[in-house]
Amino acid sequence: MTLLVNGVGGVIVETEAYDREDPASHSFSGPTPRNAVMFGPPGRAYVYLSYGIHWCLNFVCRETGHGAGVLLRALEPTAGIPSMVERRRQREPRLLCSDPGRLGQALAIDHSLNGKRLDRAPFSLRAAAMPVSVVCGPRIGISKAIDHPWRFGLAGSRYLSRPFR
DNA sequence: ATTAGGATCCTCT
DNA sequence: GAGGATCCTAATG
Repeated sequence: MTLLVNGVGGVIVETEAYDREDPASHSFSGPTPRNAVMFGPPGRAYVYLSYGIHWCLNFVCRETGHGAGVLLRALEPTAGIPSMVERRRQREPRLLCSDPGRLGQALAIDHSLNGKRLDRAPFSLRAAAMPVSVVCGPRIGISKAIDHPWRFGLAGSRYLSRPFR
């Protein structure tokens, strides 16, 4: 899909899944103030601050109350590139949206978007015109459930945060 | 190509 | 009080 936030974004090329019975998931230990949105209705944004520095964007998935989400890890930038360059102070296309923190900065994600519907402004989502090939592998940067192959990438994309093996 | 350290702060125990 | 779904820079092999 193509994801835009206030007209800025691109093609989603990398994600990770997090589920309720998943020790690496924020929802693993049940609802808390931070993860409350994960337990709400699907189709909303779950935004959290990573390492005190980076705002990361997730899509809430599955049914209300389940506590699942998909972390957006990388986009191929296609829209609003000048805005991204300014926000990131970085012109190299591969360094604009390839990693969760970079993506958040390039799209100006912050806590004000937490809980917002993904089918309304400022979000815009458009499905790909044709089916695509997806590869999977272990998730990145976690210490539990490290063998679950729940990282997904667009096959052959040059905009992945890291290659798949 | 790989490693190490720092920045920075919220969340939950 | 500890630790994190990270990124950047600098130093080393």
